[in-house]
Amino acid sequence: MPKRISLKDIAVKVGVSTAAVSYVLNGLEKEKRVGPDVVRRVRQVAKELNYTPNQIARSLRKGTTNTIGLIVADIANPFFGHLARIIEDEAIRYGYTVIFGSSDEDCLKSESLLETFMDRQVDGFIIVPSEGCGAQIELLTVKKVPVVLVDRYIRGVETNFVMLDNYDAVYKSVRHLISKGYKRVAMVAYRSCLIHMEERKRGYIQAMGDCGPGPFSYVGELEYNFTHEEMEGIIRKIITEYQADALLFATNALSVAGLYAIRELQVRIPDEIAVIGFDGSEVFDFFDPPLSFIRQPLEEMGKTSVQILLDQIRGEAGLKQVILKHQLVLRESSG
Amino acid sequence: MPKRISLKDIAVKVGVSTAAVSYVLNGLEKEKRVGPDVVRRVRQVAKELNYTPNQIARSLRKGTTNTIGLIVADIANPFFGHLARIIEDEAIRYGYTVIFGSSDEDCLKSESLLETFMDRQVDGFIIVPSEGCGAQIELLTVKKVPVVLVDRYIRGVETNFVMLDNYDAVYKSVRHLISKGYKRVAMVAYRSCLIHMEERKRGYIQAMGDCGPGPFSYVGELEYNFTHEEMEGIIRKIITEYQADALLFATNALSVAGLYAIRELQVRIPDEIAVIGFDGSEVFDFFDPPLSFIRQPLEEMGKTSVQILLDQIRGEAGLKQVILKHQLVLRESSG
DNA sequence: CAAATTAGATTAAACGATTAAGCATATTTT
DNA sequence: AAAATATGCTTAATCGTTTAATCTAATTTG
Repeated sequence: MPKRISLKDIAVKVGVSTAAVSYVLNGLEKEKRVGPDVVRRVRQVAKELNYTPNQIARSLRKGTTNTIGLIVADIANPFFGHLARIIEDEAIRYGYTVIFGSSDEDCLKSESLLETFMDRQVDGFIIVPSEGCGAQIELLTVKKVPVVLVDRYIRGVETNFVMLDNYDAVYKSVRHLISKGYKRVAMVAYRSCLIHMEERKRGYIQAMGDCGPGPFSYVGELEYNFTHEEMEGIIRKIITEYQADALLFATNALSVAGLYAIRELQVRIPDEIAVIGFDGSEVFDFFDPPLSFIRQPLEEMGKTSVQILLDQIRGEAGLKQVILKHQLVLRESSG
Repeated sequence: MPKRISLKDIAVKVGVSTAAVSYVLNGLEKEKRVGPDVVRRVRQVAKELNYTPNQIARSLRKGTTNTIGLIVADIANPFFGHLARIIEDEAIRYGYTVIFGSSDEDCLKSESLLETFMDRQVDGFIIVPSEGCGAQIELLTVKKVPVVLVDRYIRGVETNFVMLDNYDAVYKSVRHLISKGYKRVAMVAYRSCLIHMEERKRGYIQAMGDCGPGPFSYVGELEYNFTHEEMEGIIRKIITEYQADALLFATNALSVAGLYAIRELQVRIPDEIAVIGFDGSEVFDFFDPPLSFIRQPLEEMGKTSVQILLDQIRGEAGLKQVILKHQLVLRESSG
């Protein structure tokens, strides 16, 4: 295994100290007064030997790794995959590398990932927080580790975050359905106390109260690891028992599973029930009929979270809490 | 910013050298003869101070980082996202962390990622190689850096790899269509010399030759960054000009875009044209009609590639080249 | 011309771990 | 009792950088 070229190799070949080499390669030749001749030769030899610095050594010395830890719920979920991609690109633009992990909405996994990443001295975190991980996040902020939460934040924990106007998004979507003449709008959501989910439910309840023609409202709730049968049970209940004429799903995954159940029950969209989903996907264009959905500005969400994180890493003080606007994309499924 | 606890802190508190502490915490107390009393106190203080080793320092000293570099085409693509997730889980099981990057099938980006990861001293790579990056991969193997290619390999470069039986998968799928009575089967693929794509095309051509009722065959080819218009042009050509009665897509992304075009042209599946896609997705279940597709054993692919990589990292010598079997999942779209 | 400044380098400590080698003291062996 | 071995630790080098502190010789200044 041919050894990597080190600063010392260059120093020896040029006949100077490693300090001089380091100065030159870090562009400090003026400030540190390295002679033009040495500068030239160092540069040349470095290129000849194809030198690139050992980032591990540099990290140890400087105490910074140029690495950010990304924790999402599941990288296989296209929503998070896409978000990860945007974050990756933005991070690379600034010379950062991303190490990632999936928490599965599981507080213990999330903690384990945090510890692993901390031991690897990441410079900061972008986290999609799971339920009950408030203490972990709090601990990070106490340790002054730069953190940005994305997609959701944790009540009572003062952190930077970037998220959607969830309440408003759902409120307006329900209002839209009602304005279209639908009267019994139901919702399917996760049984979760995470802020994004609660805000979505709150938006629904409020809209039904403000604009609904009657006192109807129903939110079917599922666990994160719900089964097809459970979803089918809820859909069946919504349609037959509650006789809903419109339905709003609280996430992408719920939309997918819910539509599957609706299809199995042979209920026609939007004639028998109108549907609006959360989070778009080009794939939804192929549903018959195409699905109306609430679009999140993913690009902005990812870029903003990286920007805020880098600002924090550079030492900026104040909290930054950003709420982004949704966009309601109307297709045939909502009549 | 409260400083991290180091070995030295423990050493000072217990009143011994850092060497002793290191031995204890690495379980070498027997071998290195550390007294039971010191062992006890070191353990206790370590727990008290909540010590975890600085992996950067350890990496520098040991020359290994317990990190693997993962390069996929695009983490936002569910196929790669899912693969990444499997690799992540398997890596974590063995104490490894994953840093990832997306190449966009672009050789230059891929090279830049490789260099970045090399500078970070990853212990090995799992790579979905792009076109024309043979030299890069070759260079890695020359440097004895452990590498496993996945999804595709590079002709002429002797590496470990894990991939699908692409030829066989397409051959059997086409044969299936023909046995169902379809006569003019067409294919849509990428214009790529990458082995997986070529094998898929070869399987198609061969099957049409062996089993086809006539001398017909047509492969429509697109660039990776194809537009909707280009796809529509090809679909239109296949249907009107070549009057195909069945169609096979070579990847997931092509299936999605192709089905979109078919829908826009108001061609009925499978009455006017039968369709088989590549790579499943639960989402395809919702297509009307549900899509038949060639399923890749993603789980096995991810796990195997990690296993092989770790074997290589541990110093195993021989080349490992694994070809996994596909599964043809039949739904309504293929008649 | 002596003193002060500047230019152009070097030295060596530091980051936080690992680990080969060494050094007392105590115990066992011949 | 001398030699050999065991026990329980410490010392110090090392990994590859960065960077504060020095040091020497040349140049400028008064």
